[in-house]
Amino acid sequence: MKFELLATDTGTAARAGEITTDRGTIQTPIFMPVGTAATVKAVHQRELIQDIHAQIILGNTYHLYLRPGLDVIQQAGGLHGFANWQRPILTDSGGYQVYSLSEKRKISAEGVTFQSHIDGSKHIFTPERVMDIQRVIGADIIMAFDECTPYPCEYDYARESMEMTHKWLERCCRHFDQTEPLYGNSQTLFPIVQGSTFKDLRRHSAEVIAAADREGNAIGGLSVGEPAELMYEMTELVCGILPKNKPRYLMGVGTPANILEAIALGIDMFDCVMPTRNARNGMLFTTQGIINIRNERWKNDFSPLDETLGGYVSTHYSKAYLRHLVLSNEMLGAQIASIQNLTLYLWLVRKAREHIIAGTFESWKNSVIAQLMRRI
RNA sequence: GGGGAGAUACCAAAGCGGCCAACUGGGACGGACUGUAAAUCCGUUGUCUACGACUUCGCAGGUUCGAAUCCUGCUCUCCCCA
Repeated sequence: MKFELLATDTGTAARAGEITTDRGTIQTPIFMPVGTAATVKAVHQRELIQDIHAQIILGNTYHLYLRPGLDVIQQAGGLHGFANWQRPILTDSGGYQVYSLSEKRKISAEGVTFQSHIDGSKHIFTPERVMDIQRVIGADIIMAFDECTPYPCEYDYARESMEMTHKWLERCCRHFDQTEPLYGNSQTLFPIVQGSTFKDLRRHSAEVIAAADREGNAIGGLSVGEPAELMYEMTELVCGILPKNKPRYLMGVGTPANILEAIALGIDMFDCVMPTRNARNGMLFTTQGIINIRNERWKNDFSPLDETLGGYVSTHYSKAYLRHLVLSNEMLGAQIASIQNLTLYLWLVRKAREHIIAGTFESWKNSVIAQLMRRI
């Protein structure tokens, strides 16, 4: 993997760059649609490419390991072969499931024992095992095994968890460096900064992660319920420490506003389930603001979903029609809404990039946030 | 013609003397959702001068301290046999 910094903003810490992988280039800042179970829910790949302009998508180690299982994925030639998706993929390590499935797992220094949410069977995830699994999945960028701490979090817990994550990182790096990709394309490992919302922990963690000297770095443990201001504060602090010449990935973020603010702080990569999950639950992100398409006020509104955004779905379908589909629980409703939201998210980072290069990012950001986050 | 069952809020459907303004679904109307256990979850859903009051369980009477629940009549619906 190679990262090239093409432009830096003057008023903010925003940057525009390009990540080159064996499977193609990624223009940053970038939003990566989440495809946990080898699918970006409700969205065809043709739509991801032609309508949404996705450049890289996510997969999830834990979920893919449980189902379909490593044997199937390996027989298929990795996740790219299995899903027949030829652009870059990033896999999360299962560190988020340590947080989200906290009732179904036990943490020890060695690793994490999960009880499958599917059939109750027990599975042990160690840093080494997680590297092996991600070798089998074959993503272009893979993540270190960490614990995503909850919010709020006791200081002592956050410190011990962070130290454990750092030890796990050493083991991840060692094992990663001792193993080879299985399918020819190279893989790169991103370590993850933790430390909850404590400045000293975040500072220390950022230094440790920077010293690991991998090709890119991630910030985890944010957007788990803390106030946005705290999230920005931690992001700013960490970005000040992580090297400038490597991509920075803020995991799990966020709303359009969150993304623009984090870009301003120097983040290059994002992923979030919000555009897809909220789409399935009737929330639409548009260039004019946020819509709850189930609301009665759209009943007779036959205007296009989002004329300004453009694209097939946004101009072809009306609000009243989508409302009908969503209220009727028709599958097409989830498809249309998901495409609309992802198109908006990719439009957002593309615009951000243009403005960074043009030197107009900060004023554009400040003018567009209120409109994008407005409830209509 | 003979015999039987039933009518409850927008719909379906519990309740069978006080714990009932009435279980539970659905629908409707709101809200939540941030490295996906999520096409999920949570509210509200008789009226009002709203931590209290008032009018509701086919219609009209009656019994009772008290009725959606018991009795009488009426109206309507459904099923079975001729």
